Amino acid sequence: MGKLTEHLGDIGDDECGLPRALEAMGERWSFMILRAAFNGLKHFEEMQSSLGIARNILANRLGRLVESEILERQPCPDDRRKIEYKLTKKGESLLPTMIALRQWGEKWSTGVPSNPVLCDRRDRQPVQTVCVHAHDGRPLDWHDLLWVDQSDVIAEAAE
Amino acid sequence: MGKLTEHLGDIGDDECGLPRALEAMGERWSFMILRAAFNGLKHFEEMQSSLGIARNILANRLGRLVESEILERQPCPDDRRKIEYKLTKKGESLLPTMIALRQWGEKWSTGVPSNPVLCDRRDRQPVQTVCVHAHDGRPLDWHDLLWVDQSDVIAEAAE
DNA sequence: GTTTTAAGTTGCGAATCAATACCTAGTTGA
DNA sequence: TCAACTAGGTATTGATTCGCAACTTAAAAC
Repeated sequence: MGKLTEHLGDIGDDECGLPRALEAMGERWSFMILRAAFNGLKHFEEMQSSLGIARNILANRLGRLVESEILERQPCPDDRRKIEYKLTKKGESLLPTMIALRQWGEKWSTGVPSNPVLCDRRDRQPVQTVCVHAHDGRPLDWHDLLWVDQSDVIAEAAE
Repeated sequence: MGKLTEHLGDIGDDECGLPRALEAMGERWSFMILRAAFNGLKHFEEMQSSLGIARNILANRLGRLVESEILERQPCPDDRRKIEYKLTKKGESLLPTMIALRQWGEKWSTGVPSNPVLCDRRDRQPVQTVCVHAHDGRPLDWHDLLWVDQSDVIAEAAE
């Protein structure tokens, strides 16, 4: 049997995806710009006035988000002054992170139960609180987690 | 019937939990320090040497995380030089956000399939990729989402 | 009672952020 | 057609923040 990491303590920190994610999304305003994109804002001026961010900073962040392939930059054919920034698949796949962060902010902020509510378009019922699920669907908590070496996962799956 | 927000475009931005979340967690190093806490690191020197962060920055961030009630600061009774920083419930509830961000970073980073793997302690099987679920458990995507006014949610639930 | 350790604080130069003025190509309207 | 305006930036400058290194203070350890 291979090496097992029994406690969360000694995770392989350099192979952790978090630093990489933060390289792309960790600067100030990046998440707010992402939210704007999820909310359907596509243009520089739209985002600038909606977020109240300085123009140079917005230009810088949009550049970095494009560089990271989170947004795609395409000139509008109908008005060649305009640029459309749209989410790539990579950008769209930040949705769970963003919703989780939002839900956390809502849950722990004072008072009001937050309106409007994020719902499933199909039946207009509120979505679940984002959480970590086991492969069989059980919701998991910090204390339920464990780091296991790749080889051991494969071994156990085969057994 | 009350007001319905048909598209994601015009969300009530000020009541959005994201800015609040970012106020607590948006600064450089905050997520890395949180990860360290999830990984079982409890002391200043531990975190400093593990993260390679400057001491004054670490002191500042720990202070802010304590102020935000994400970490709790308690002097160790056995060694009165030492301070223990531990996750509060509020801090622990950032787990889904952190895992989601990590998984995103892993998924979109070049090459290696990431080792070790985060697993359920019970059966040592890898956890699912964090995603947004409908109330009935279906996984949802950006295009499946809709903002609905509180009053309409209640109305429809009753029907 | 000297040395080490833990958890900071201080001072200072470098990098980043933010406000605002400016620029350029493209569009509109009289 | 040409003057005014718009979209999406860049340039300049001052305010913040970061990050390194040295220092401090209180409590162990030897």
